[in-house]
Amino acid sequence: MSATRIIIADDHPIFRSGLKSVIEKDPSIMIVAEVENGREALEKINELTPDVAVLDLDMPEIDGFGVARELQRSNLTVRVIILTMHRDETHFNQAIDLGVRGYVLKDGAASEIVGCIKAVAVGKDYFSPSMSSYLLNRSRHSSSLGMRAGISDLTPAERRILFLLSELKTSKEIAAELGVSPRTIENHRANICQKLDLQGSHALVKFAIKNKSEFA
Amino acid sequence: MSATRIIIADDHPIFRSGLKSVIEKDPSIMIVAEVENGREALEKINELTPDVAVLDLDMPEIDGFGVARELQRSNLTVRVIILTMHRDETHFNQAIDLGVRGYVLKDGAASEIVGCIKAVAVGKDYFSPSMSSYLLNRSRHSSSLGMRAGISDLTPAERRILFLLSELKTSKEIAAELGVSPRTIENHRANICQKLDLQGSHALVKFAIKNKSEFA
DNA sequence: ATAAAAATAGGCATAAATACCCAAGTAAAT
DNA sequence: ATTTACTTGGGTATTTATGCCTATTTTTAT
Repeated sequence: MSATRIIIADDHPIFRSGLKSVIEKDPSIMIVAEVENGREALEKINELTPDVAVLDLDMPEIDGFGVARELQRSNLTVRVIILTMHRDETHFNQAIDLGVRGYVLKDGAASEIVGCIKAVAVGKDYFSPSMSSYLLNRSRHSSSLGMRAGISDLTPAERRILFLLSELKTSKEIAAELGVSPRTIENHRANICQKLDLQGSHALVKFAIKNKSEFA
Repeated sequence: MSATRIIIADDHPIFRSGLKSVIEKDPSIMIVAEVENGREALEKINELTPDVAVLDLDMPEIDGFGVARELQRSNLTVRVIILTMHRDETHFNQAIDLGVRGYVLKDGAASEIVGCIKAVAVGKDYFSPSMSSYLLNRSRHSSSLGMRAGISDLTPAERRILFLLSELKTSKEIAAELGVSPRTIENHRANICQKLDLQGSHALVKFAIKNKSEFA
């Protein structure tokens, strides 16, 4: 059996060379290209049709999600692995929704990414152990009756306000920035609180700060 | 001239092996140890007395700052380089205050860390270009007459309250936790606001969140 | 075309944070 | 011993955020 042909996309040169040296120890995997942004990744994938693409999420020009989205639309058969620092549920869920076959945390053992590539190459899925609990949440999410809302249930305006709140702006400031009445902002805040089941003093600001990374 | 002897401390295996492969290309540098937490770093530095220590900031057990602090207290001559993702002024300033000789961002070019090690080895300082603007701020800071008060001017009680505020607790909650009257907390807050020249809605909470890392 | 969802705005109440003021007891410094 | 700094507590007022309503306009979907 011939080696698995993969492409690596990550904008950190040092990390990339670490990844390379770790992967190259395994003779069953062959790195056919190494790029530092999403645009180059798409170009090389089109040109070289690798079996697997290992993508960072935070990349210039087009991020890992953007690449995965493009690949999903195309009729290419490349399997996508996300290799990232983001351990939060939102990023993970978004990745799954984009059809990725692997999700590995950057701070994991070196052997983990190699194991993931091998698994994905033979058609299996592979997710970092610390992410597996989110898989449970996903299935429960759609099946349970309680179905408490999440950030994804917010409207665009609500999300914009949540973002501005995470920057510690007041309703008045946000209203001025968006050119609407402060009362509008306050109503949006109230609606968000209801949707997210938040209550208590400054609960929304607290939420905005804690979950900043999920909508920034 | 003999090679520069260095130790590397970083908890990300893949990144560490990238760093290793990049550095090993330069024959004038020799990696004498490679560890994955601060405690091990201190042990190995004591044992092997390397010329330079390349430290990540986010590490288990003892972080990079903790290691730098210990080294500053000791009579060891090892020169410290911080290699981190944190590009904010607070982390940078804290590093400088701990006497580090180099501060390099992880997302920089691979050659940057090598250049930094070489510079520091011969007694020079080396800071990532994007950090250099903060150096200007520092010198202006200490020379200006205005000399507005900082966190260091706060009393123990005030600092404790600031810390609890950064965890988004209300005055009432803090009062309950410390077993005093809510009015006491409110007065402390007012005093802190005056000392730090803070004004406006929830200014103190905003400050507490933004500067959390400085007193956490 | 009609129904549903989203964005807009207001009234009214309570809780919390800021912004001033003042004072008493304690601890540390000299 | 006396000043100084710190901690503690209170009074009062304003601004901001939450909680719970109603209501109009605009956009979206079917």
